[in-house]
Parts: sequence; structure tokens; C-alpha cells
Amino acid sequence: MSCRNAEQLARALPAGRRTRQRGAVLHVLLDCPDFVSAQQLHALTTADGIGVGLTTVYRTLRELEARGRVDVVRDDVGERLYRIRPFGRHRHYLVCRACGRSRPVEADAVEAWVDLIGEAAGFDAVEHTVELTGICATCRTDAPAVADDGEPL
Amino acid sequence: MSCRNAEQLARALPAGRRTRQRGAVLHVLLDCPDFVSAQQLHALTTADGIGVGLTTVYRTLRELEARGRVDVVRDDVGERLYRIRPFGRHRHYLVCRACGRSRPVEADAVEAWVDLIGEAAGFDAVEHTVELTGICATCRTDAPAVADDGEPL
DNA sequence: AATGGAAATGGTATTCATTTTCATATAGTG
DNA sequence: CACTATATGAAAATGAATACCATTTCCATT
Ligand SMILES: [Zn+2]
Ligand SMILES: [Zn+2]
Ligand SMILES: [Zn+2]
Ligand SMILES: [Zn+2]
Repeated sequence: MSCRNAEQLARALPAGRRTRQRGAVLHVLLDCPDFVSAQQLHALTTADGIGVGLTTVYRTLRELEARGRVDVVRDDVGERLYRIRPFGRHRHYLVCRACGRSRPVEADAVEAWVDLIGEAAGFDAVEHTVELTGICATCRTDAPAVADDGEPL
Repeated sequence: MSCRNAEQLARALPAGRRTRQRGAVLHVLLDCPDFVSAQQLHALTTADGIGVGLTTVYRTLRELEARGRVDVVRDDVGERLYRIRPFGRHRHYLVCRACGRSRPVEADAVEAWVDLIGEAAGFDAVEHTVELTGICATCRTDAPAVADDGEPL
């Protein structure tokens, strides 16, 4: 596997200690253009020969999530999928249900809306989850255009 | 348990067959002002003496979800929580992480945003999940105002 | 370089929501 | 009433995520 910008980001992640395992998870994560599950990460590190325990993978991801270095979505089964957060600010994604490819979307409008709603309701520490899924143009033309069930949410 | 408007909505739910069990689940659901889990529903119907199998509860909920008669959120553990959808249109909620109470929020802005994003990206059948959590005014004054971890998403 | 204690690791066992299976019961029609 | 597609539900399976805990490793200090 090739390394793109591991050094920069690895240095930008002031977690607890610098261990071989955390490095491995980060390394793999940095080379994943799309969302991956904990299990996939575990398999990938193993394939790399670095071998990180499943427990540690979960722990590292939770750590990263708490520090806001990854974005998290859930697939249709409820499984958590992780992706390195490109910049300081968090992002929201539009994920294709057919091929799984995702693209970040411009969500300033939503961020503003969230602040407004929270304030209006008198809530503190408001957090939000926003997920978009659909069928991308490529998959629509490839596949028989069946929406599986067709019920738009 | 008292029944509020079971008749109206029960008639408004053109599922497959009209069975005692589906009626029971609906009945309980209609009397739940806040989100409940499948397990809770199962317990409630049992407490009512109506006794609906857990399998059937799950099946009924999936049915209701497919027909858009319930809104669904996930708690922090990933567990699904259901709530009868007040009107035809789906709603989004602001849920208190401390007491669990929820209130629907005005989300037209988000609905419009979703349409825009989906169209711009050339995606079909775009679905969305929007969840807001926070600490309500009541819980803030009651509890030691600790944000648990304090990291706003 | 040696040390010591706190932090991190990871194999295994466990939890627990949700799904599958499949034998039985029932709604609804004629 | 008989008949059949449909629904039910107990039990078993699934699988992500967590708990446990003995062992290892980082790293500030001597
Ligand atoms: Zn696609
Ligand atoms: Zn956001
Ligand atoms: Zn509250
Ligand atoms: Zn919506």
C-alpha cells in the first residue's frame, strides 16, 4: 500500500501515545478514499502485516471520533463507517447505495439551521447527524434503474 | 392504558391483514408520546396482556417504516427508536440526551437543501437522515451542567 | 542505559439488538 | 365450512460492539 500524506496528518493527531498500532490504523485510514468499517480496517492492517487487534481498532476509531478527526456514517445495517475528516471542520456526505462511493456536500445551510433550532429550543451542547444516500448517475445507467423498493424516505 | 385516536389511524394504515397483534402494536405506539424501542414495545404489549411476539413487533415496525407511518432515530448505541408520524410528512426531532424527551422541529429548510444537493449531484432516490440531540433546559438546571465530554460534534 | 508505573494492546468471552427459520395458527374469501 | 395465502412466534442464528484482564509497551525520570 502506498502512503499519501500520513506524516502530516499523523503529526496532526495528538492522541495519547504514539504506538505502532495507532499508526497502522491511521495509515490505512489515510489511504481509504471512502468510508470503511472497523472490521475492514482490521482486515486491512492484518493484510499489511502490521496486525492490529480488533479491540484496538475499535478503540482507536472511538478516539478519533471523539477528537473529531473522522466523520462517521451508518450503513443500512447500522454498521459504523469511518472516514478521515479532510479539514478541521466536519463534513456531510452523499453516499451511493449501490456502489458505496461517497462525496462530501456543501452543508453550511444545515449547520446554520442546527444552531438556530438548538438555540430556539433552549438546548445545550446540540449535536447533529446528517446523512444522505441515493443512487449515483453511474449506477442508475448501469443497473436496471430499480429503486429496490422505491419508497423515497 | 388509554386509547387516544387509535381508530382513526388504525384505519389509516392499509397494511396486509388486520390482526390482533398488529392492532396491539399500533395501539401502544399511539399512546407513546416519545420514541420507543422494539423491545420496549414488546414489553408494553405484554404488560397489556395482549402479548405480541418480539418477531412480530419487529416485522410490524419494519412495515410501518416502509409505509412511512413512523419516524425512526437511533440512540447512541445504535438501537432503533420509533415514533408514530404525526402527519403525512415525515418529521425530524431534537432529542435530549439526558431525559430522552423529544420534540419535533421545523425542518423545511433541510428538506429543501436535500433536494437541492441530490439534484446537483445527479443522484436519484435520495434519502436522508437528520438527527439532533442536546441537553434540554430542564436537564441543564437539574444536572451538574457537565457536557460529559464537551466535544460538540 | 535502567527503571517503574501508567497507558495501551489484544485474545477471548459476553452482550444484546435484530434477523432467520420453520412449524403452526389464523384471516379472509367464496 | 373448507381452503389458502398470509401472519405469528419460539427458538436459534447472526454479528457488531464491548467487557475482561493478563501481558506488553511507551516514556518521563533517575
Ligand atoms: Zn453508485
Ligand atoms: Zn454538520
Ligand atoms: Zn432533558
Ligand atoms: Zn426530512
